[in-house]
Amino acid sequence: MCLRYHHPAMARRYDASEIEPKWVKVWEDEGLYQASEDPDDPRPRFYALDMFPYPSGDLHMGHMEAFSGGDVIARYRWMRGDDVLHPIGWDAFGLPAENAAIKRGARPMEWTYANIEQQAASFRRMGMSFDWTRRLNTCDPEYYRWTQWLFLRFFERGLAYRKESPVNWCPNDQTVLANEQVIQGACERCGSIVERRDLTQWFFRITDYAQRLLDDADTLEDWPERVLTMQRNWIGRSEGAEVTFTVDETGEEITIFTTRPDTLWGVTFFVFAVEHPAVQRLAELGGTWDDVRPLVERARQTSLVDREAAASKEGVALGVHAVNPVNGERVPCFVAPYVLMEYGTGAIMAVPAHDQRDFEFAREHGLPVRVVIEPPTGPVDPDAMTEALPHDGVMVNSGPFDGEPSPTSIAKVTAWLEAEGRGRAAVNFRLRDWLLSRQRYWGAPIPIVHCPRCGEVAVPDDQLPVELPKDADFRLGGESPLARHPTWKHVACPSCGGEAVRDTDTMDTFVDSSWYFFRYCSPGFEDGPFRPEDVARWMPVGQYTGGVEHAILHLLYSRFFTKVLHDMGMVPFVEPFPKLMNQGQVIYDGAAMSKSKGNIVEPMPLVERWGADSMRLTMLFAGPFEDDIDWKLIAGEPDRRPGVHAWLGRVFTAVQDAGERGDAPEPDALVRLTHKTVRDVTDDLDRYRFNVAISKLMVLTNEIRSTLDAGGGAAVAGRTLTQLLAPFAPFTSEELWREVLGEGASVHTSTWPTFDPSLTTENTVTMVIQVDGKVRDKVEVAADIDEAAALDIARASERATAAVGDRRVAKEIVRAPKLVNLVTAR
RNA sequence: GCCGGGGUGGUGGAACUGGCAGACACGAUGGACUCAAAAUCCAUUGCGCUCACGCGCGUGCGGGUUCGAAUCCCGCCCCCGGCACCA
Repeated sequence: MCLRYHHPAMARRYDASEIEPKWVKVWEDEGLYQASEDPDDPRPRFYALDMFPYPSGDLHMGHMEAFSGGDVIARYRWMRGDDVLHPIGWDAFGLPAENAAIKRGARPMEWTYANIEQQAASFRRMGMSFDWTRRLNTCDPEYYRWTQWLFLRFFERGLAYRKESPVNWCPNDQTVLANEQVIQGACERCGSIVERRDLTQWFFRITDYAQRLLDDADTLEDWPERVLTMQRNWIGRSEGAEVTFTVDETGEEITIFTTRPDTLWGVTFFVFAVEHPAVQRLAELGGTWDDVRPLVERARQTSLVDREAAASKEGVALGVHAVNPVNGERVPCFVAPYVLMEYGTGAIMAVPAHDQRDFEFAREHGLPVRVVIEPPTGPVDPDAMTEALPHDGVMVNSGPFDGEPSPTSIAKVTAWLEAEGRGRAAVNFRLRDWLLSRQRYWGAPIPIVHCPRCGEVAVPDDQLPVELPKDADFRLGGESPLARHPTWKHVACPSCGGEAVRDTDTMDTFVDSSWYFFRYCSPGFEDGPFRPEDVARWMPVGQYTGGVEHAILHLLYSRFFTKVLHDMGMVPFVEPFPKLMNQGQVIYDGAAMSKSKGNIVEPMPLVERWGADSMRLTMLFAGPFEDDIDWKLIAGEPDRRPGVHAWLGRVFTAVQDAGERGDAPEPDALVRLTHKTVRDVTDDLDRYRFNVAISKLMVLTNEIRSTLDAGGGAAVAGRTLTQLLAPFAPFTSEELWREVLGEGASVHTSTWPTFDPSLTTENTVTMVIQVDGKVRDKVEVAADIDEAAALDIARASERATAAVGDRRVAKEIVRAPKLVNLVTAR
């Protein structure tokens, strides 16, 4: 029986370990994937960008998934005739290198480069179509020279500045963190509870770009909805008004921000954040400092956002009063942790009738509640209220605005405040400036010299890079490694030549990764971070692929950098990544892979055992690219042969046998299926539906195998299958293309197959005959029959007639040749 | 609580604008080959009733629109992700 399929003398069995390493070398020798340097190259350009890896060890499953998807896209674009830029590099600075060095005694640099080489070797083994000539590492002085250069441009424009402020301090990593790196009050890296410290630190003025970051998000062509939502939430724009109250006892003006100026007449008290600079002075004046002081001191010791305290409704009266500018009322002032110094102005007007937090505070402290927005259900007794009232209603107890309905009340009150000079429309953002300095060793040094006479002085461009000392003592404790180095920081002031010291902080690694995609366009460029013409030629990126964990941090920062570079006239666009794709996570048995759970599956041993092609296909076929993959469910034990490996084996024999059979003189069913498959796989690839595309290739494989006896069309089907397979299984397809089909050049530089639309439809189709919408019969009909013929066939159907029974057919819906629905009278 | 995404067989998932639900796989069961196993090949596989032809039910739940709904509308439930005293 098997002889039907096999020609024992000819058939070669599929053996990944025999074919894969061979092609790695051939492709590299042939320089297959190098992007053109020629500005006049007529081909369309496509920049396929993958989020560059952090070299923490060998590649893990997450890398496999992400880079497999990115590689399919790059290879597909090559075959479609594009000039493709598909680079690779390493995000090589960062804490883990330093921590590993502390633990094992190796230098951060050695640890980092060893890991990079291991990952590079694994990428090669995977057959990734990278342009290795453009490779970069952010920890190379050649690279961080330009990170520093960019910092100085930001510094010149006032976008990099130093200030003292309360900051997030990770006691474990011994460094400050950006707001974005604090998750639920804990360090994003190590999970330690973050402490609050008052320190002088460097910031990027990203808040200047808040509105543009928000507005331009709407112009992005194709980003996952959840990522856009996260960015919008993070930026956190709210519209409202600023209103200035006056402290009755001192006459000083205190401005507050509110989104509900229409509730100004309902203010019954006023609250300061614990950290507000006026608190101590006002408490001393009001004679309440002894009561207030414990709150203030506790806040200094706990984390920046003390959630527990904020959640409580504790608070202390200050003994002073605020005067409401809209009605001259005098209300008591409090200090309470539920008001945050970080948002708005650090002081609020309290309207207990219409704000739940104010309501709870009022009840706790026996303060009056005054309803100023009457709900549609009628008057409300403030004493009977159990929660704050919703927003809808009509203004009452509000002087000139009584009777004003809620949809227009905010705008009217705001306009009135401006006209009266008592307040103004205002917008508030949740976004804070980006704290970029770190008290650690393994990062790009901040290129600033502190001079007792000249202040903060930029290191001149021609003295960049400010290199890291190789002999640092980077162990934890005490001062940071650069600060404690005996000689490194001592330097002459570039301005006056006097004795000065370098800034001893390094930059957050997110600074490095905010511009690496520009550098890929001009590797080795000596006169700037990139050559503007190269960036204009390649960018914006055609497709950006990477993990959703960067939804806020990396993607927001990169967008910010791009806008600044745009304002500097260095890039012609404002968004670097119009199209973003997030791969799903690879989990195991319902849980994230982790050392502590002991459920980590190492990919490279599986690649050695079953092949890189099987590894890629297993992931890409498992489901939509953006969905999580549970490795236990789709692959099970490492010894279990992957289903896709068996399929590749069948492809291997099918293409061999098909080649033997030659082509039919007339296009037959197999040829038609081949054309249809080209159409469908092309469409699926354009929409990144890899799992569906692969299933279509499986169908074609099955069809080739089951029709081999019938002859005809097999050769073109086998050849086309080989090409369509190329983006997904680069090794297997190459082996078939060159060794079995005898083509001279690589399948990966072959032209993507086209299809003849007249051959993508069948001669006959299955027509469905329904009665009242239920399927009652199916009939094979000619694909080109008209409505009348379709109806005749439906009427002739015995099954349909039986289903109609003795009822009258009142209406016939005909969608020839697909469907006829006989509708009976009711 | 607010925002975003989702809920389809035993499992992963298909079903382009409303038109044959379950493609393609995995798993399972039976069979062929084998001393045996692996590999390979063949068959069956949504649930229920039926010897069978068939019939009924079926895309989280309840309604609605339509000749016809996984798909559109209304109201719920549940799961995942993000944000959260943000004034």
